[in-house]
Amino acid sequence: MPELTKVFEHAKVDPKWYAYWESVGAFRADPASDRPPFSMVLPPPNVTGWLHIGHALNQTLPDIVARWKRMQGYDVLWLPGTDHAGIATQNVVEKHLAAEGKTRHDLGREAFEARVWKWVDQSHGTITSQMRKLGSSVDWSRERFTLDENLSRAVRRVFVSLYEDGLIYRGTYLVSWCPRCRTALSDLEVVHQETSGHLHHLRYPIAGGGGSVTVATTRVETMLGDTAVAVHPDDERYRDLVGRTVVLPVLGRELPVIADEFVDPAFGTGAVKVTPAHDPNDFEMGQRHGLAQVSVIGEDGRMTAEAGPYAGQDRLEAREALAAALDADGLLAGVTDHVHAVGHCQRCGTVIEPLLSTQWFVRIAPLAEQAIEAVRHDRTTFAPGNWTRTYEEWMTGIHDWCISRQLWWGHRIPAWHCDACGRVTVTEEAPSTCACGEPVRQDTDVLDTWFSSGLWPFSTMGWPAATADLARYYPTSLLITAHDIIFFWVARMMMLGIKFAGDVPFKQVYITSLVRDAHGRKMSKSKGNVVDPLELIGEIGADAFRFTLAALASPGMDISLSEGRLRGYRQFVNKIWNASRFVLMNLPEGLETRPAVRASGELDLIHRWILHRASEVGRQLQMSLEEFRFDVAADTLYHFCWHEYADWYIELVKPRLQADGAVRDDAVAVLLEVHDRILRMLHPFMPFVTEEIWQALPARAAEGRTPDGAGRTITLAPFPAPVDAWRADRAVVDMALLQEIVTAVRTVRSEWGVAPSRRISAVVEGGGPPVRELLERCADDIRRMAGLDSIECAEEVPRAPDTVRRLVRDFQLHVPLAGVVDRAREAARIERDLAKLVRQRAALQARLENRAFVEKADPAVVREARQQAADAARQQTKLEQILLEIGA
RNA sequence: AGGCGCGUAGCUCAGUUGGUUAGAGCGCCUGCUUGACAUGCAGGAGGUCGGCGGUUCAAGUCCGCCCGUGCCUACCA
Repeated sequence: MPELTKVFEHAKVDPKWYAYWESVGAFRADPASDRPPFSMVLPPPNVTGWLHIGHALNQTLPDIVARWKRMQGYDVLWLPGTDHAGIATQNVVEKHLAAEGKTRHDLGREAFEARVWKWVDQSHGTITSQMRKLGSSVDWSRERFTLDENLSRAVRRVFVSLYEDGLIYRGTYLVSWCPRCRTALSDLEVVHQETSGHLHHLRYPIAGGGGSVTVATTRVETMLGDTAVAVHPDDERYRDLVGRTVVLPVLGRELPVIADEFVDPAFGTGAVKVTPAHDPNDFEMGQRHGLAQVSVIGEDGRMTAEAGPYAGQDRLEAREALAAALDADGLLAGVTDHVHAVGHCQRCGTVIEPLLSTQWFVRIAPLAEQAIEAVRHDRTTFAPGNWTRTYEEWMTGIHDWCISRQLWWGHRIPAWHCDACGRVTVTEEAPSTCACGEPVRQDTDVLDTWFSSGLWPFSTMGWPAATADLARYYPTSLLITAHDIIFFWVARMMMLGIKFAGDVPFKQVYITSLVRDAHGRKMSKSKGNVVDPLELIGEIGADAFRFTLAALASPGMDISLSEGRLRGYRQFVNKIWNASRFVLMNLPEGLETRPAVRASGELDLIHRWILHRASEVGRQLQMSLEEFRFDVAADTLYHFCWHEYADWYIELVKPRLQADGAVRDDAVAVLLEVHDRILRMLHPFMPFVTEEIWQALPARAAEGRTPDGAGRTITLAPFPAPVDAWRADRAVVDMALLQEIVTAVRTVRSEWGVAPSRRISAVVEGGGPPVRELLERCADDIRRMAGLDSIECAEEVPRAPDTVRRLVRDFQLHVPLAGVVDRAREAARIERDLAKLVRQRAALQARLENRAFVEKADPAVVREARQQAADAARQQTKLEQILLEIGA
């Protein structure tokens, strides 16, 4: 047996086992297997750097499931990979360039792409190494990257197919534009923030004299692009104005006054300036009324030539300047404070500008319809269930999806333009010429990253080819991901999976919470409260880190990474380690095979009890994991391992291990059996420490064979199922009594400050045959646990003044403590117990005297209350008797 | 403006279909070099379950309102 340190050294142990698992192919899925399949895809992390704590959660939870299912005998595919993350990665690399004083334009597209690839290599290396440290049991042989050749082919196939179905179109519409990234964005990539701004009230003179109309705007600079003023058709105030024109200040353009139901007469002045090229509502109004679209802000966020004297100015500078100029001309009727939601670029934070732009779009409604239906018919279910509604609501009100990005990093759009005839050719492979015979050039745009991520569950399995993996593992069994990407990712996978892979991408979706810091604040680099998972793993080990995440992962509750919990679970791992050391140190020499356990009925109470409990815990674990109650599962294990197995069973088994013959054989057999089960139950949560110990334990040859048959691993050992033959309800009852007696003695010792070295004795008075029998059988155990010289039973114990008496259920425990007992203090103690009992009894009495309770409550509940009232009455009598006999 | 959460011990969180005396970890107090573990052992203190009202024999749990707090969705100039 190797020398075992007192403290578990995760840094030495963990890497060894991960390398071993990989080398024996423990995580490899096998489409040829006759075991049932269970499949998941890993939400591919962005190659923008390294994994953060949220990723750690979203790997730990599925890893627990993957390891659990694998141990249950499933052929598990957990497919890993990374996402090229178009805009995010491009931004990261651009930042690096900026630090060198360069822009991507200085490099040119090709050199820039090469530079990004270099970064991707590095980031990918970091991420995969983090995953190994975390213990993620993914099938590395199937690792994918969204820009892989086959995944890119899938992207082209899907694009062409949607185009041919009329579900992708190109057109000039108002899109959300980031002037810093210089690209269009989808609605989802625009983050709205409440901002306090100003509402400027502007006077537009009525053409031909007769006063002015006042309109209000938060974006004064857009007035230069106004092409109308609108009022509500029923608005009496402006009835005469409709059809006339007003004069746009600064530029002098005449604008028609139109009537449109969109206008809210109650808001502002009831008259609204219309800027079709810079506002989504105005755009639509423009369409309805055939208004001109005048773009006054360009792609760089500066005013265009259409802005006249303001051309070339930054949009925000122009806003100030224009407001001042209008004010000087007496055309600013007033400025009021106004809080509104301003869109910002999700990736760089720049204020989004709605711009008129030619882009590619996905006509989303027909796809969404199918995706909604699938969830309505439970082909895919969400857990926790309330996310179903979030999904449906978003899906129902969905807008077309702008998928083209003016970036250099991503899947190039498979469309070729002909300058000669203007034709656009959309095909998977580059055409040599246009149909008209002239040369073509490929569209310079790339696709939204989520377009390729949306194909992830099937593109990674080889689609569009009909592979064995697709046939076996698609649809996947489960997806675990955080709620912040339900729309971005889950929804898109649903739509595209149904459309192209012929079925929903996953049968179940478990939505996790977000991880916050110890005080519930969102982690962010600017706040400086981001926690690097590697740092934590370095401190407490992957096992403790994972266990903490699992224990804190209560559904619907964001996770606060509390130091106390982290430390507590590190200590738990150490507890397991030391319990294991104990087991290993107490095994007979040369024991290589785990011996069989005799029939439970033939064993001592403690063995029967722990076998029963171990079986029950397996059952509870099973139920918790099936409901994704990782927290409950972790709690169950923690309590069982520490407060039942270690605190009681191990303590009780110690003397038996020093004995001979059958006593020792039973002790060894049961201890090993239970310890082995504990390791296997813990393994999905703490893979490393459990493997380390399991490998050192005597084994059964058939368990945990590696695929090549040469070695063993707990990763492939069977997950403990409940054992009916171990059921021992009576042992549970007896053990509870034993524990109560022991605790009562310990409490007395503590209350009276009896030194641990001082041996004392105890006598039980009353209690009847069952108690007497238990005491006889377990006298040694009780003595040992309570630090007693002797424990005896008697019908009647002579009263002695220096004896402390405690009520345990309905019998009395007498503990003679010569020289320490103070009668007054003891009497006070009994009085406290008595008072409490009287309160309880009164409450029970009151309930039972309530006729409504007796008549309406469940008879079992009434019976129980009666029983309790009777017990309380008996106990009260006895306590009163004790008090009387103390006579203090 | 809608939607979804959350509010339980000093801190971070559990609490199953309503049913005795509301649990855990950390922290705190007392005592312990008990040969697996001081990252330990034993004992203990600490909660009017955010507030008000309702349903019920019975409410931390169900319903309504309010307060506080977080998130998501949304084209109000």
